[in-house]
Amino acid sequence: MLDIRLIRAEPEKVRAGLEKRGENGAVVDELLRMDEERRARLTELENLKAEQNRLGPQIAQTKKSGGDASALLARSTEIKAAIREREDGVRESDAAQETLLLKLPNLPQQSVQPGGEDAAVILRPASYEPKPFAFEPKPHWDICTSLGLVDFERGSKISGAGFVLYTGLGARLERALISFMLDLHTETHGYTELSPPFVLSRESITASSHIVKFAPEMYHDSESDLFFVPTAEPAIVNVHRDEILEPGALPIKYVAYTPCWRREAGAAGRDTRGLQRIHQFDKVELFRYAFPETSDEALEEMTREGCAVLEALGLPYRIIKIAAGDMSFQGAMQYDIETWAPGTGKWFEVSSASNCTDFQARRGNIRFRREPGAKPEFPHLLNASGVALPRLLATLLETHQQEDGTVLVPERLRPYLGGRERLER
RNA sequence: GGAGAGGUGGCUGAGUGGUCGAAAGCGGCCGCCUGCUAAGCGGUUGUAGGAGUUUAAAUCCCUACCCCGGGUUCGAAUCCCGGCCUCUCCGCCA
Repeated sequence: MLDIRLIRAEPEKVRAGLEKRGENGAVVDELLRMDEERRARLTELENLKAEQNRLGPQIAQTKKSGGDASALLARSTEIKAAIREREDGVRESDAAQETLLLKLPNLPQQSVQPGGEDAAVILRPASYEPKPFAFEPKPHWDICTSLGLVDFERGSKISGAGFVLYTGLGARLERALISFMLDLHTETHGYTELSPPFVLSRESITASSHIVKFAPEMYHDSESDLFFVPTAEPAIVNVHRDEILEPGALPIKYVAYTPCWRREAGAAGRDTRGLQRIHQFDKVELFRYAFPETSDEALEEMTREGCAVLEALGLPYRIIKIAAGDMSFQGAMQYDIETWAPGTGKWFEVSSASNCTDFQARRGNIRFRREPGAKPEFPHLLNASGVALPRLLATLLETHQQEDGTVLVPERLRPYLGGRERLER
């Protein structure tokens, strides 16, 4: 959520930021107008309350000393009615403003280029160029089937299209990758591991602002009004909701594995072959609560930490700097990491790293103190996949497949697969 | 799922209709004292919104907040209703 005071103080800056994302900047004027009216109403109401508060002790004293309080009581009754009336007005103003503010995405940072998907900038590290194959590499769905790693048909039988059943070594490979990544991030990158609930309350999903744009994507249990996590991010945002973090607490680094459920409402039929886009997938998520002044660095680090997974597994990747109009709702700056799937012949997005600045912190009322007694400030919240699994598993199989149909296991992963050097039937 | 108890400031914990933003203690901060990893003494100590002042900040002023939301009342931490959460017992269960 954007700060109404920022909008008040620097409307042009906000307007420019929104327009950079391709949003209509005119909302700024509407907000300013609404805000002015809201404050006028609020002041009027508060003045009435002040008078009523002054009347209270007078009435008590008059009554105690046996005097006639009827005039005071009459006035107080009058004020009571006036307060009731104006309270509705203020409530209305508050709600209208909040509704509008909730719909506004975060402002892009200075360094983010304007434009949409076409304006993405590709940063390609030379040492991780895709390697040529001496034979025709197979797509992962063929490898999965021939090695018995994934049973696509039975997955659909159990839960419908877009759900998969990992079997045997496939299930173990999934588990191995999760463990490997969690260990890497906790032991090498200094993250604290969390295992949060996989369903979230409406309150939580609102604080993380996923409710706004993500709602149609989320599976939802209407009986208990709980949402299946679409990513661990909203769960971790809410860990410190409504808290003031004490001096020394920052930076906080959390890593969590969760399954992720997405209806993929708008994307049915697109890139659905194999493991590219499924309704339930596993993901290891990196998350940081950072000092505002160092959050840019933190984003760079987190992106590198995502890449470290791919490097350790010998997978080619590239980093995409996302343009303003293509960023996630809460992001102010975003990198995507893509890894090459030689069999499918495509780059797969396996990570998205965002600096959400103070956008989520404000919404979730998460603050920190620099020094004991210092004024609370909003930390910057960042998230990065580290990384998403089914696509990782897919590119791993496609990249390390051999001409004989087996798949070579990267050395770093072998301890997690009982020492296996090779996946074979 | 059934029965009971309870949710007060960073923590412990008093407070059952007005003088309560809330006693007391602990902790924190500031100062004094003291030569010893301490104790003592004094003071201070929440958050948010708004108005106004100001170059700006601080101070000052108003409002709100004693789990959340309604209600009763001239007036609610205190009474009533609903919700959420915690604890205990029973039931059920991985």
